[in-house]
Formats: sequence, C-alpha cells, structure tokens
Amino acid sequence: MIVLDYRDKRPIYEQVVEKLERLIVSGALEPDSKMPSVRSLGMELSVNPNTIQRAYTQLEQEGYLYAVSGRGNFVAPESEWREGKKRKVLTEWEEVTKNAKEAGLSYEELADALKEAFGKEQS
Amino acid sequence: MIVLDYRDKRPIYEQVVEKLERLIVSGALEPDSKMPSVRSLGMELSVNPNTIQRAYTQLEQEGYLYAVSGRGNFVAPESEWREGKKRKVLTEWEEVTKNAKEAGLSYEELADALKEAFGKEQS
Amino acid sequence: MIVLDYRDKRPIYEQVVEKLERLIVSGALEPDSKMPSVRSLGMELSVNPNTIQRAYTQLEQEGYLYAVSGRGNFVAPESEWREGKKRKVLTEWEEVTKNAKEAGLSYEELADALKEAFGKEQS
Amino acid sequence: MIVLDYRDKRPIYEQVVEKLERLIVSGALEPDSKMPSVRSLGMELSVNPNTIQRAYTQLEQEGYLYAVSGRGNFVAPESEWREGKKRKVLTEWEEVTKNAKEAGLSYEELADALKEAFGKEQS
DNA sequence: GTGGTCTAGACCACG
DNA sequence: GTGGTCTAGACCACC
Repeated sequence: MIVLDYRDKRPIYEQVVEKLERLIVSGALEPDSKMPSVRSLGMELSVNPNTIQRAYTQLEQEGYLYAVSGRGNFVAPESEWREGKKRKVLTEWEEVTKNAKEAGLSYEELADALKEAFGKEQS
Repeated sequence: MIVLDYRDKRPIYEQVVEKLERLIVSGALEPDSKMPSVRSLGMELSVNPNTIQRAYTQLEQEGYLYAVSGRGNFVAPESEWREGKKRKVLTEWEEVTKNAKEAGLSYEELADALKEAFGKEQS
Repeated sequence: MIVLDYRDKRPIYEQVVEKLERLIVSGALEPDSKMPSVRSLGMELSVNPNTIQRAYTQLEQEGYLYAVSGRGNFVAPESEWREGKKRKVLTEWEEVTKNAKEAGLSYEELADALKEAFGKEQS
Repeated sequence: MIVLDYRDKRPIYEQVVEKLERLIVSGALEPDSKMPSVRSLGMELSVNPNTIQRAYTQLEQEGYLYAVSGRGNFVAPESEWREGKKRKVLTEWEEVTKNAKEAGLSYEELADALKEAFGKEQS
C-alpha cells in the first residue's frame, strides 16, 4: 500500500500523510471506505502505531479522513476536501511560478512545459 | 535588509539563505558587491554570527557568494548561478504542476493563471 | 577507528572527512552499516560532537553517508558515490601528473612508478 | 608577470609562492637573475610588501631563491632545487596514484591517461 | 538516544 | 576587522 523512504529527510508521519493523501486524491481509496487500523498499518510498515495515529490525526484535520469512535477511520467524501485541495495546490503553483519568473524563465518556456505536462501538442 | 519569521518552522540559517538567494537572483544585490559581515548581519537580525556564517557557507557552495578571507563575502557573478538556478526552479515547477494536475486543476485554469502571472491579457 | 594528527594544519572536521571517506571508499565500512553517533565518535576522538556533526554533514552532501533522523548516520550504497569519486580522483591525478612532467620527470620514470604501484613487473 | 585570484581559498602569499615557483621551475626566470623588490612587486600586484616578503622567505627556505643583503633576491641555480623538487612531486604523485587505485581506477586507465599526458600514441 | 539547530564565547590566520 | 574553526552547553523533533 505504501513504501517508506527512510532516507527522506521528512519525518515518517509526514511521509505517511503525503502518501495517503495522494491515494485519496487520486481516488485509489474510495470515499467512506475504511482505513486500516493504526495498529495494522503500523505493523505493515514496521513503524510505531503512534506514528500512524499522528498521520491519521493530521489527515483528519485536513479533511481527508473522519474518525468514528470505536469503529475506526474512514475516507471523507470528495466534497470535503476537493475545493480546499485545489485552492492549496493552486496557491503553491502560483508561488513557484513567481519564482520561476524571477529566475529568468520566460512565459514561452513555461507555456511549453505546461503543454507538455498535459500531453498537449507543442505549438 | 531581511526580516526573519519566527513562526516559520524552518531553521534560521535556511531562512537567511532563502531570502538572500532571492535578493541576489532578483538583482537587488549586484554581482561583486560586498555582503554585510557575519558579525554585523548577525547583530542586525539578533542572531548569532555562527548562524549567519552557516548561511553564507551554504550560499557559497551553491555558487551565489564567494568569500575572500579577511576581506568579506561578495556576490558571485551571475554567470556562476544563473543556469543552475533556472534548471532547479524549472524542475520544481514541473513537480508542482504535476501535483496541480493530479488535484484536478485543468489545463485552462493553469494556462490562465500563467498568463496572469506574466501580466498577459486573458484570451 | 580514526587517529587525528594535531600537527596537521587542516581543520579537524576536514581530517575526519578525509579519513572516513578513505574507510568508505576502501570498503572497510560497508554500505548501509551504521556509523558511530556524533556523540560517541566525538568522545572517542576527544572532540566536540558539533565538529563530528559537521564532518558527517559534509560526507552526506558528497554522497558518502545518509542520515536517518533519530536513528543515526549510515554508509550510502556504493552506486551513490563510486562514479563521482573516480572522476574526482582522476582529475586530481591528471593535474599532479602535469606538475610532475613540468618538474622534469620523464614518461619512463612515471610509467615505472605506475607499474610498481600496481605490483606489476618492471619491463 | 603574475595574476592573483582573489577567489582562491589559499592565502595570497601562498599563491605568489606557487606562481613564482612555477616560473622558476619552467625556466621563465633564469638562474642568478634578480627578482623584483618586495616593494615593486607589491605595488604591481596591489598587495602589501609584507605579503611578498613572506613569499620570498618561503621560496628561500625551499631553495628557489637566495637573498643578498642590501642587493635583493635572486633566482637560485637549478642544481639547488631540481632534485628536491623532483622528489617532492614524485612523492605526491605516488600518493595520488595510490588514491586512484583505491578508488577503483585500473592500471590500464591510468597508463592510458599517462600516455595522453605525454602526448604518446595510445596502444 | 539520535540528529539537528542555536548561542555565547573564544582563538587563529590573513591582510 | 574579516572569515573560519572549535568548544561547551543547551533545546528540539523524532521514534
């Protein structure tokens, strides 16, 4: 389900958050489906359950999961996070684009790269 | 010259590196101009000179500064870092663009945002 | 593990870097094996842990080590540094060979020395 | 006569030593010819005469110059330094060759590089 | 316990 | 005065 990279500088729980978020956003984990328990996922990744709990808590705060007392954690419906995610990622994209502009990249270079990213033909 | 953000979780020296890199890349600090001494900038930011030293050292490794022992640190000529910076920032831009695409942003949305960033008229 | 030479004019951290690099390149320290902690190696060499930290950081930047926060520093797999090291050392070798030629050493003298270094029979 | 590189990490006097040594070894400065005075060379390089004096002193210790009180510094005859220089450079060459071998460079690679350095045809 | 960061204070070579 | 190095001691996040 997830592969951890121990050489990554980020803390483990953050990697778990990122990977799970990816799986949810991409639709690989369906809304309202049950997440593995912190204990089982901890076993699977050879990681302390506390670490998984921390990841789940953060995902809950960001609206990707909801917890049902005594039943476990579940994937939140898309409506909960879709717009927030888009806004967040767009803000970041604008920031990076600003940097790219400052570093001397031209509009044409970025427009081309954008087409390529979306598999459009080059003009 | 620089304002530190103490709420930022990144280490101080990294913030300093980032801000100075910005100033250099944007041209606010001219090539071969002298940087403030580690002691004076440390005073100004209420930070230990060693911390500034660390920032300067990293900037030197990345090609933005050069040190003349006993004389001070100086901004490196643009040719030293321009290409490397462009490549680095483009790689990051492509990564973020990929994320944006995965999060459901359309080609048109990003193309519009790109035009806006460069002050082009919307189509 | 390491012996420091206090008559050496180079900084301590650089000596540590050089000795450890030797140990790694020669295979005495195996890939993915754990390095001593900055504190323990500092004790052993009667040197401040910060100094060891600095050496480890540089070795990490050069691709010889990788750090796992909270777990320790580990020797990087050979593929990470082998090629870079060969290129670096060859460049240095060519430089020194050029000097030797300028100083009046003949091709024959160096060819003989080369055979000796590799344990070949003299022609 | 000499061009200094202010971005070089080595101290100025050491650069001066190295450049003058090169000029002497290569024969550009003839034995028993008079060196420029510390003051004039200092002027020429925009450097403190003390710095030049330091370089001259070191060159004298290494046998490349001899001082005549009140007359100035002169290039020593080749016999004074030729053998010492060869020995020194050969020792360094053997050291670097050992490193190259340890780093995984083969005898054939180095033999080829050696031929190239001396303009020999490859086998 | 581990790496990572930071401070305060000190010493040195260099020019 | 400048960069560079080093020490001693401290705090933090992570696991």
